[in-house]
Amino acid sequence: MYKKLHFQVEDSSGLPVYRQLMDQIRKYVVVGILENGDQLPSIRELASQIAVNPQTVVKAYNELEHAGVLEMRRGRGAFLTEGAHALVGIDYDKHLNDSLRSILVEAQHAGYTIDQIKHIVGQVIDEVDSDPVVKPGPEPNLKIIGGGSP
Amino acid sequence: MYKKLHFQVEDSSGLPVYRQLMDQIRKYVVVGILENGDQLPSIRELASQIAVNPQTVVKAYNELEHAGVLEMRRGRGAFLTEGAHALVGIDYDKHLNDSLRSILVEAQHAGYTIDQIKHIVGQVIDEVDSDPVVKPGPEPNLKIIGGGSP
DNA sequence: ACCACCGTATTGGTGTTACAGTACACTTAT
DNA sequence: ATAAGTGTACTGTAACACCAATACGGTGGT
Repeated sequence: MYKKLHFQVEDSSGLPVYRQLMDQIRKYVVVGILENGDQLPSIRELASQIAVNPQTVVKAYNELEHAGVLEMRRGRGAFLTEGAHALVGIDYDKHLNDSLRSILVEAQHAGYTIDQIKHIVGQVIDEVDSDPVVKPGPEPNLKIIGGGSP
Repeated sequence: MYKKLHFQVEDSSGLPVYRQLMDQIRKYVVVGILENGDQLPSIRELASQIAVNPQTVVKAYNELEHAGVLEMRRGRGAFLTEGAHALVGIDYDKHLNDSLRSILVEAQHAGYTIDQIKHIVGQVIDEVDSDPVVKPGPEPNLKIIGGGSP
């Protein structure tokens, strides 16, 4: 049996459904909910769960397979590859750096000095540090979530 | 004359071009680079700068006009409405905090420790500090167009 | 052997996005 | 009046995203 996962597709994000699925699967890998060798929901199962066409799930799975994250076995199901965690982890390092730089450059353009930015970042880090609870955050401005433990 | 702006369109983002344009224009408003009443690049001008079809810019402008951000005047150009900043003008401090927290919480979930996060953030800040110019980013398929600072 | 479940593949249709090209109407400077 | 620049408005083409329906072939439990 595969692990029970919660998938959600937002229509307002502008991103194609199959992309959102890929992102969420990568996120489950980076967070550690999905581990190497784990079985994923079947195409039909996942499609019916999130109420999309099976072909949409097929597309997401195929892209992840092409990226080396998944392995599809006819008649058996879809499974994470052994190297999935390491693979997605590399992407996540890159993603984290890109996201941070993007936001900080924007802040710089908005008129913040480096010292002000450092101060704000320090505040947020302390906030995150002291609050281990999941904070969804108001904004879905993350496009790719992947990653692994360093 | 309209203000020289820096627009960039990323093919790999998955977001439609007209959406990316809307986002960037809104960002320029929120950041204060575009102010109420300012004239925007003409449709043809912007389209040729970022090498997309004029209709794509038309769509972005039309959506922003429908949202009350822009005003299109035939024969004259496109201008920010007087209430544009109030409309789009969310509190930037809040926006910055939310974006940062969203990313850092993700990183924490991904297995990074607070010390590791601090280290990475420090690196990125130093990078941003030493590089006043916007970095194209890691992906080779981005088009950077637009006037620099005068 | 059977059957339920799995991935795989095909066909056809709809709506969105983006392109190319053309034409029209309006404003402003000359 | 003319020309150059502006928004506006069509046509047609193409690719993509998604859906619906159907069928084929492999796997594993009973």
